[in-house]
Amino acid sequence: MKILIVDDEKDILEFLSYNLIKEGYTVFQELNGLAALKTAKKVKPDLIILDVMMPEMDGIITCNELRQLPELSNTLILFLSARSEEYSQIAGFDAGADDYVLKPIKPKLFISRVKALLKRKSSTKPIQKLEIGSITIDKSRHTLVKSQQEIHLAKKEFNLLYYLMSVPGKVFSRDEIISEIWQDTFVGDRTIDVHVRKIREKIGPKHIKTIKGVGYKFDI
Amino acid sequence: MKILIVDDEKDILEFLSYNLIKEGYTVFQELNGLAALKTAKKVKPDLIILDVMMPEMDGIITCNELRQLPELSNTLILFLSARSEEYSQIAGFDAGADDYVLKPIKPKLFISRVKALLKRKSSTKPIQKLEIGSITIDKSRHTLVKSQQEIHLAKKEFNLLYYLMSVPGKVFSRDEIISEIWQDTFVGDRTIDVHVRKIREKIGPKHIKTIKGVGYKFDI
DNA sequence: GCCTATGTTAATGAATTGTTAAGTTATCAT
DNA sequence: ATGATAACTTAACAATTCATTAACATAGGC
Repeated sequence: MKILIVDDEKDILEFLSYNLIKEGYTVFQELNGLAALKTAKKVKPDLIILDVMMPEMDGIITCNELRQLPELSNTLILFLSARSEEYSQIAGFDAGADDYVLKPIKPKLFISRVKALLKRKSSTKPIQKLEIGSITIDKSRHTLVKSQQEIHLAKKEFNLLYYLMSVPGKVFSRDEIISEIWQDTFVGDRTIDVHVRKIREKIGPKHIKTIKGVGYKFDI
Repeated sequence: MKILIVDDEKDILEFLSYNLIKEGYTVFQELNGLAALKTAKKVKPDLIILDVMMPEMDGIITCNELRQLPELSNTLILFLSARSEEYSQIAGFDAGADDYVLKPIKPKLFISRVKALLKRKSSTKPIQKLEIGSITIDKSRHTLVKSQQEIHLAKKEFNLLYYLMSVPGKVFSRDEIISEIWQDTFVGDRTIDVHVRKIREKIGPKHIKTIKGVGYKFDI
């Protein structure tokens, strides 16, 4: 479990890190929102702990930015704030926070909150890993493994294959696929085919089957 | 209708079983999540009733695991929880629950909830899979299996056969067939015959019978 | 045996999907 | 910022599969 802590006060960074590392978490630190964004993109932490009060880019703005990143859809955000900053309670949850801890921080309470958050995450979010035949696809890691070989898929390719694999054997119509992968942006007729072609190129031609006039399906 | 009840308290198992059996359901019982998974795989129940609070593998985790099993995609899940466990309301639906009942359980209310759930299931999910004799046809997968052998049918052939198989033994007139498969596009006299011929070529000649002057029917 | 309904076959062309390359946009490291 | 690289989309064209038709053959009821 990876945790990123963002606070402009080094003391607090150290204090929290010490307690979290003791619990076995992998901890990353950043002193400001901008650096936090970069690091978050890179390491994809399970939890980000954000101080509300920071110079320049405060916690709430940072949180908003973080929530824009699709690769962090699985990441929890916990706010730290001084007891006085009342309004941030509301603003924080508005910005997409998952929990809230008030300073001064009591280590035991804090750790139990973190644990509860992460536990809730692992139990409420479905396991995003599908193993079908020799192929394993893992959404949280964005990896595709076929017979011990890791294969790189671009984002659209990955999402498309994951969608088809989510119900192996089921035929997905082109309309279903478009509304899932492209939501409401309109794309040309051949776009799906091109992506399918690229996936077939990478995982072999026999897994994605075309049912003419009906759609595509994933089979072992 | 098969129902699997999972609760670590034997009293509740007995109590619920008694009431459900009285209504004519076939009931299976398990005392913990792991056993429930096994049983669910085996019996493929229509409904699983899960207690949220259970030692080791709680209802929510069990639910998550159950939702990974493709063979249970058609199974409903109903949670039981004590009134106090507030957060599970949210977590439960997140995990893929279909309904929620609070303890203490009132038999009449409970039975009516179960009935409503199962009714909703049978009315909203049309059965897309027909098994007749050695032949299985599955609309969502667009597959036809005859004695373990998958046979490819083109769209029109598939729709025609599916239509005939929807009521085995019933004779469908040519008019009925045309209005079902071709809606309001007009086609020539021999079109149906050609499709029937192709289907017979693929599944053997004896399943689709011609009733001269009346129509066609599917028989084992 | 005749007449009509149905079966068979192969050819046509329409519809759908596959392929490729090129243009555009996004992303990343320097 | 800048250029390099990868990702995404599009459009034109090729290939494939399907559906339909028409012409002729066969069968069943009267």
